[in-house]
Amino acid sequence: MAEVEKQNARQRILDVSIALFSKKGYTGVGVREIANEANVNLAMISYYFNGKVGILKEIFEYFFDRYLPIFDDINNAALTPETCFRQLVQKLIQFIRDNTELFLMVYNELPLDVPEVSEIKAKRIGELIQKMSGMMIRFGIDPEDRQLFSIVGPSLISAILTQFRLRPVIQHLFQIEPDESYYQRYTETICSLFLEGVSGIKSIAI
Amino acid sequence: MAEVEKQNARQRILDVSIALFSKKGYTGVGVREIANEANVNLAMISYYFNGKVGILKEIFEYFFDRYLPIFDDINNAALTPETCFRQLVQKLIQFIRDNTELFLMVYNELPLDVPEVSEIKAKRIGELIQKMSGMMIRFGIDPEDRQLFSIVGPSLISAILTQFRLRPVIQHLFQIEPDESYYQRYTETICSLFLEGVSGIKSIAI
Amino acid sequence: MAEVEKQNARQRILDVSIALFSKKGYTGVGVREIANEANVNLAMISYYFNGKVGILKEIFEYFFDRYLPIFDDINNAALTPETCFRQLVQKLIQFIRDNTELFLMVYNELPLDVPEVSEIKAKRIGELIQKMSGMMIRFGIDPEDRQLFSIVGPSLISAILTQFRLRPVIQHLFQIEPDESYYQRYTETICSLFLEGVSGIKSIAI
Amino acid sequence: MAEVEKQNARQRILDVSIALFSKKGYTGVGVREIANEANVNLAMISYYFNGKVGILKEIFEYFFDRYLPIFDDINNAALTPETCFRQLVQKLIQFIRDNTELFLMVYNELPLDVPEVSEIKAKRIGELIQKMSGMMIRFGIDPEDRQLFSIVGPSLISAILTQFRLRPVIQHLFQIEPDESYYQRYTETICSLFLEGVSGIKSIAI
DNA sequence: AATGAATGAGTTTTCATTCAT
DNA sequence: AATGAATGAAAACTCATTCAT
Repeated sequence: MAEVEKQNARQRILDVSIALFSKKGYTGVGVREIANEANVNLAMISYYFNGKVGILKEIFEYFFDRYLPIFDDINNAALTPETCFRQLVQKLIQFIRDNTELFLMVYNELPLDVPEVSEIKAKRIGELIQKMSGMMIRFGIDPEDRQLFSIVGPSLISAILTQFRLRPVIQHLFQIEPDESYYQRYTETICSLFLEGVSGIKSIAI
Repeated sequence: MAEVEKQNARQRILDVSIALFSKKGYTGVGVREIANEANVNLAMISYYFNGKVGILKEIFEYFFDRYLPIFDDINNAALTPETCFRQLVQKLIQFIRDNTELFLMVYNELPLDVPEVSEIKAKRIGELIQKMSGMMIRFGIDPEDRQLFSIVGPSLISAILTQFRLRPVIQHLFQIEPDESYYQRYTETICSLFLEGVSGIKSIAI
Repeated sequence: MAEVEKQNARQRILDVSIALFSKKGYTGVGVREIANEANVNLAMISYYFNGKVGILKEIFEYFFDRYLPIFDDINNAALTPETCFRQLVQKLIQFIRDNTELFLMVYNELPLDVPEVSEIKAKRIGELIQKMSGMMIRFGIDPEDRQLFSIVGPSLISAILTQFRLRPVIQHLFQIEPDESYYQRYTETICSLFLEGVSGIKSIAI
Repeated sequence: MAEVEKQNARQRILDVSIALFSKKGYTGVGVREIANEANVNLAMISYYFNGKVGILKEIFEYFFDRYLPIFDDINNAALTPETCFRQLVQKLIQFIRDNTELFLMVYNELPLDVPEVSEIKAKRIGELIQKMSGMMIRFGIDPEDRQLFSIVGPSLISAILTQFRLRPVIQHLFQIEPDESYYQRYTETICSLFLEGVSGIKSIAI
């Protein structure tokens, strides 16, 4: 009845699920909890998604549908590899900022065994690797060097993500409150780290 | 009755739990499953651990008891920072190789909300940060620069871990079978990446 | 939209229900399943039949409306009892062939407890017995000999029906594919069995 | 606690299930109902039988384990076929009297589609047919005459069973109260019907 | 130390039905 | 006539835990 409530029920279930899954994990959340939080009748979950696992499937698809396009136009030949890289990092951070819970949830569920979604995961990660190989080449990394290939990309992602993953801990321990300038410097730090190594990073006492 | 079965039941429960938790997550595993796999009567779990969450607590303590000491003697002033760093990476990789499932499990459960263990997590992570600050300083990173501090360390860990986390996917997609030489090169790659950036990495077509 | 689809929805619901009930039993079929198979909106079932049990009622009435008349003119005094009997068996087999699923379904649901239809069942079975008593008398069976009366009639029906009831099993085990000549011989066999006993049956190796 | 309650819980579940299934059909009975009637905790059903369908499986096995042996020693060469037949009918009626609900239930569920038990059904019915072929031969029925073979046996069973199947209806309509002498005459009637046909039956006005 | 049985609250899923449009 | 959404109750099943032995 409240205005924010009145997106359709289906979407509310998805939103609530993402939030809860990211905090407690897929198996740690019950459908009752989802239905309550989403102000939706319990049976609607089966009605719309054919059960709890249907929500997970849909979230995965939804995620990759929005995530993969980020890697589509990162190989602008007119720009230096460094510039391309910086643009990519910027886009990634922006995407994660806009979809923090979604991203965390997918990242956390990715290695877990839920048979019904393993096919989706395999297919989409294959696509992702395909898209990344172009940029790798520009950095002189041979995609056939599979070990190297499988280190740099995932490392970048998880390096960026770590900050969001540990947000509660970090905020509590360091009293950091992220604002726009925080993320600007964050982007620079990540770029420096990957382009020049730790020694390239400029420390700024806050 | 079989010889290998006859480590004590308590340890078998822990081992099986670590394996299962790492694959399905803590909430995704039931005590019955654990008892079956460990060839132990169901009631023994409560008997030894006071319930399921007791296993989790014990695993966390067990993990940090072995993990934190790695960071104890990494500040040998007689060595260059680079050498220290390389030694640390080597130790970390060795530890993860020796305790892959344990490490993955802890890493995955870390950001999830299980109230009964949140205190343990907070305390132990505090200890970890304490230990890391020394090495940071030697690299010219001001521990008071909290953002930077909170990026580099976790990034390193997750960069290393990514390879293990995505093991099933990576093995399937790249047909990599890790052996001793694989991990040697793996160590070098990670070190180069963090010390000199992507451009420092030497590609080797396999 | 397809031509065969365009009998009215009401009839489609009935047809589909008979087919499903005969395979899974009344309680084993859900209204959703019926609605899907009949290409009808779920709510139409309540609209037309006042709920699931309404379908069952209607099917029972529909069945007896067509089944009972078979027994109306089986007492032609100009014919021998044997001829009358043979004619009856022929008619019954024909009816069952034409309405196999309907007959099986009713036969199976008959002894089951569905309170809402028990009245219908009692009333109609009473009518049936009434109609059968005439033929019995002609065979020298006293309708007052209630035990005998209650054996012969039902035995005949179930003897005939068994073949249809076990159709899947029989077809699988004996590789019998029923055609017109099959049913002709089938009729003769049943008649011989009831008129002369097992010894009267002429075996034909196939 | 009561004396009759104190057979073990497992058996009580089976007994209650048979009684309920025979009245309402397998799909018409809920596990809650079973648990209540058997004075057993709901979870015990999964504990002992792995779910509702496990009860059905066990009942089928239990039934055939006791039913099939009836057909083991019906081919005593020292006796006439008629005597053999009479003995068989007697045994069958006795078995059905002793296990009325069990028999009715199995008979009713036999043609219904419950995928989890279809294999059991096929296997056991195969065994039954095997056992019956001996007796058939003695009556001059060629087991290769598959149509005939598939009529006489099942007809006999269902002819006998009909009386039990329609017990409630028959009792209500005919005021028959079955006692020992009733079943004696019942046996004779069935035998006469199958050995000599309707005309061989001696009517007795009651 | 170990077991099998039992418990009760919890899980997900399905049910037949109803409603506003 | 017809629809898609919604409902609440009940379905089957699983959960972690406990207890008497």
